[in-house]
Amino acid sequence: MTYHHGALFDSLVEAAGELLEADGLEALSLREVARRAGVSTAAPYHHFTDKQALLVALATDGFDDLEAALTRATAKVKNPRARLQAMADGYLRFAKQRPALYQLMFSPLLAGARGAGPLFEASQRALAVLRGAVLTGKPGADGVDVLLAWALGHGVASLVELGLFDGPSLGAPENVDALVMARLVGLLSARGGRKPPLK
Amino acid sequence: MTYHHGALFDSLVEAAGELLEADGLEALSLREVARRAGVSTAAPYHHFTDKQALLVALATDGFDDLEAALTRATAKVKNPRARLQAMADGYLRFAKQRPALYQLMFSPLLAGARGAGPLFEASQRALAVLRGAVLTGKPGADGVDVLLAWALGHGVASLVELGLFDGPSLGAPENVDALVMARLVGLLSARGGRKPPLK
DNA sequence: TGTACATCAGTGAACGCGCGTTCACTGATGTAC
DNA sequence: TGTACATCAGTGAACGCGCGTTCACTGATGTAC
Repeated sequence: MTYHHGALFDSLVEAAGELLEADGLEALSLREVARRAGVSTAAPYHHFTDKQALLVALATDGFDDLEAALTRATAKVKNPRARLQAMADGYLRFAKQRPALYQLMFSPLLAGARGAGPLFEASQRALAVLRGAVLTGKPGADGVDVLLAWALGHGVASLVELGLFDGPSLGAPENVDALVMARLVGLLSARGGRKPPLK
Repeated sequence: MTYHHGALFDSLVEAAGELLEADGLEALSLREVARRAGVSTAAPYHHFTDKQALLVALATDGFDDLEAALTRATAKVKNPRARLQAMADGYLRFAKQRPALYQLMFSPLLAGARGAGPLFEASQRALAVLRGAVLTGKPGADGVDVLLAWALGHGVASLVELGLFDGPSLGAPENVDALVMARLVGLLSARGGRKPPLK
């Protein structure tokens, strides 16, 4: 171990990511991140102005990862409806694999950093992938459909993580989340161009 | 002010609710709740085993209020589709009027208390109102539709609160949230019984 | 190639803080007789 | 109706804790000449 670490910025973000999934967002402290990175508790301040800046960097990486995951999930899928489905699956898979990171990405703790800067841009890039799949998923789709799909994905991911999709509450089988997303895909796909029948 | 307060339990929950909306969930401390209730910092421990118990009581009240709000919003609406729409409006209105309470109700902080007990029961009662509107909203609706509606409402409420529905991200106008929910109502209503056309 | 020196990224100790919770206590309430 | 006493719901002081952040510092790096 040298006196000068050399790549402490990245090491801190990485350590933070590990602690985040291990102990949860509430328990994440800058001091413990420093400890895990093997560095004094003051060292992070040479790379981040404060704790929130670290969280922002971590969430930014998270959105980059989400973008990559969504891109990967849909890359080879040509059929529009199947691509929508692949996107939905990819989104939920990401949220389930890294629940604490996902929670951070959408945490009120990041208020203020969300409107502009790297975090904003990374989130826009991820959203753009989703938008692409929805808009090309069906002619006639618009921005409202994009937001609907995003909100549903986010809602399902959140409720599943809270355990609110479990249990006999609705007599529903396992993997209800997948059923819900599949139904969305069905609804969106069925709608193409045509107006819904009048009452 | 008497030595014996008399109704400290309720006063504490009320004080907590006020502080919650004023300062946010992160800033809510048991000590400050006691201060606002005009009582020593040790007093709450005669009524709650610990801080989480207070949060649970507060969230339970929140679900009761949500149940009441949803019931009120849909009570006089006979037309199934209009009732769905009224339910969606009522849900979003609740989340917007008391954002911090809504956040608490769906916070990971309550993990462990969600599976059973008063909090569980209150949340089930609120969900039952929503379920009723969805199931009777259209013949052919099932539990998956219920969860879909709930998840979408929750997702929209969450993203709106985070400011993620603002801005020119999608070139969408104001009140995008209402547009999204209206589209859901249209999609659900259009679906009744019939299967979506095959690809 | 060697040396002086500015710059940078670490250290370790300390600051003040507010928190959740516990403790021994005391004043008020209400019940038994 | 009056009194003894158990119970209950408060008080105030203190505990230990980990946190975010700052400070003066020092060792390492790299550049100018």
